[in-house]
Amino acid sequence: MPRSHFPEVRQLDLFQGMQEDHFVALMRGSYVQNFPPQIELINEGDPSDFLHIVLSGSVDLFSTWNRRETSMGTVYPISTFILAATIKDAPYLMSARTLQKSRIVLLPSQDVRAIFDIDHVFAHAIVAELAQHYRSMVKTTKNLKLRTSLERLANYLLRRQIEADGAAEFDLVIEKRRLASFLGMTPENLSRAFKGLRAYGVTVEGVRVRISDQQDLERFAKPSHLIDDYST
Amino acid sequence: MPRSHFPEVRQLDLFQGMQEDHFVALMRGSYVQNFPPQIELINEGDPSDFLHIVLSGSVDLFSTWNRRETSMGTVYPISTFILAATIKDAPYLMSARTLQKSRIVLLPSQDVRAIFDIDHVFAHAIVAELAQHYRSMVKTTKNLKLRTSLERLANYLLRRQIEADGAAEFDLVIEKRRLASFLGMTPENLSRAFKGLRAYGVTVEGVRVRISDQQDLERFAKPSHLIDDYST
DNA sequence: TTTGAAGCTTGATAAATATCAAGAAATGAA
DNA sequence: TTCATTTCTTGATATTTATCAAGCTTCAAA
Repeated sequence: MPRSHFPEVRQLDLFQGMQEDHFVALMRGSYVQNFPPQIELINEGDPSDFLHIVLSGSVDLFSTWNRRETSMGTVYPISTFILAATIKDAPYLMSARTLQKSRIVLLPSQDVRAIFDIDHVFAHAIVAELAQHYRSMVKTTKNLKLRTSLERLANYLLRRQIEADGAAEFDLVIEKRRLASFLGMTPENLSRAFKGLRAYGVTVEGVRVRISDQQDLERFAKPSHLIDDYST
Repeated sequence: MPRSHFPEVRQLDLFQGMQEDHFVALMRGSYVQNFPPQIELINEGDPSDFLHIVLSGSVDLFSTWNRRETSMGTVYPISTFILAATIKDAPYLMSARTLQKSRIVLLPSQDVRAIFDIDHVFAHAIVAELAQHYRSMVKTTKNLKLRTSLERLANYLLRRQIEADGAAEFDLVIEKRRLASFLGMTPENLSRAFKGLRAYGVTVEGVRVRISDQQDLERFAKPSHLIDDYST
C-alpha cells in the first residue's frame, strides 16, 4: 500500500495508539484496490483472508438464505469491516459488495492476528471495536423484534435527521430498495410506510425527506438511546 | 467469594490461561449470591457495575420498549453475561431475570477492566468471547430477517435435536411462551407453528418433541451453519 | 433526444402474524 | 389432595406485511 494512504488509515480508532513499527508492518503487507460498483468483495461462507477498510465509496453488507437476501448495513469511509471473522479466523457471515466505485484496503488477516498478539494497545482497540459492534447488533435485534416496520422507519428517519444536524429537510443517503431491505421490509411496504408517516408530518419527494414536526414524529417513534443511539 | 467456587469459574474459556494472581484478585473482589426465581438482576439502561456469571439455575436476557418485551436469550451454567457493557463501561442494553433459583457470581466491572488492562491472556480471551457473541448476534439477525417464524421454529428444533445427540425425541428446555418470545412470535403463533410442522413429521406433547423424519424436516428448514451453528 | 433498464409507486390480493376471548391443561401452594 | 393461578391451545377476527401486476419516474447509454 502506498505511504500516502497511511495517515487516513492511521487515524482510525482501531490503529490509533499502536506502535508505529507494528502499524507499518501491517500496512506493508496490505494492498489497496479500486473497485467498480456492484463488485462482490466477499462471499459469506468464505474463509476470512482479509480485514477490509473502505477508503472511499461505500460497501453494502448483506446476507442470503434460500434465495432471499437482506441488507445488514452499509459501510462508509473510513472504516473497517469483517473484523470478528478475521480475529476468529472463521468464515465470513456476511457478503459485501461495492455500491459505488470504491477504494478498499485489504489487510491479510494473518498479519492482523499476528500484530494483535504482540501489540497490546492494538488488542485493546480491537476489544473496543468488537464490543461496539456487538452492542450495535443487539440494538438491531431489539429494533427488529420490538417494533413494526412503520416504527423502524420513523426511528430511522429521526436518526438521519440527527446526523443532518437536526435539519428539517435532508436527503436519504441510500436507495429506497436497500433501505427497505435494511429495515427488514419490501420496497412496496416502504413506499406505503412513507405515506403512513404523513400523519406525523413526514413528506418525501424522491430522496428528499422533510420532517415538519419533529416532536410529533418522536411521539410516534419513541426513540430510545438503548436502540437508536449507535454511539454507545 | 468462597474458594470452593474458584475451580468451576476458572474453567471458563474467559479465565483459562490468565495469571493465577490476577484470577485470585478478580475473585477476591467478587461475591456470590443466591437468588429466587423471577428476580430482576439487571435493568437495561443501568450502568454496568458487574460482570455476571451463572453458577447454577438459569437467567433470561430480555429487552423492553413501549410496553413490549422480547426474550433475547437464556444463559445457562457456567457462563458469563453482559461482558460488552462491562468492557465499554456503558449501560446495559438488556435486562436479566432469574428463571429458577440461581447462584450468581458478581464481578465488579472496574476489577474486570483493571485486570483486562494488565493481563494479556485475559484480554485475548475477552476478544475471543466478544467476537463469538458478535457473530452469534449476526446469526440471530439473519435468522429474523431471512426466515418466517415457521422456519425459525423448525431450525430451532433441529438445533435442539443436535444438542440431544440427534435423538428423535427430546424435551424443550424452556417454556413455550418464552420460546415464542425468543423466536420473535406470539405464544398463539408458536402453538400453531408446532401444528404446521406436523406436515414435516414433528409432534409435540407438552415439553416432549418428536422428530420422526429428520431429513424431511431439514428439507423444509434448510439449516445453514452460517445461521444455525452457534459454535463458530 | 430517444430509448431502455432499473427503481419507485399504486392497487388488488394473499399470506403471515397478532389480538382477543374462552376453555383446557399444567403447575404450584395450601 | 384441592384450589387457584398460570400457561397452553383453539377459534374468530384484525392487522401487518408480502406478492403480483402494471404504470410511472428517473437516469444514463446510444
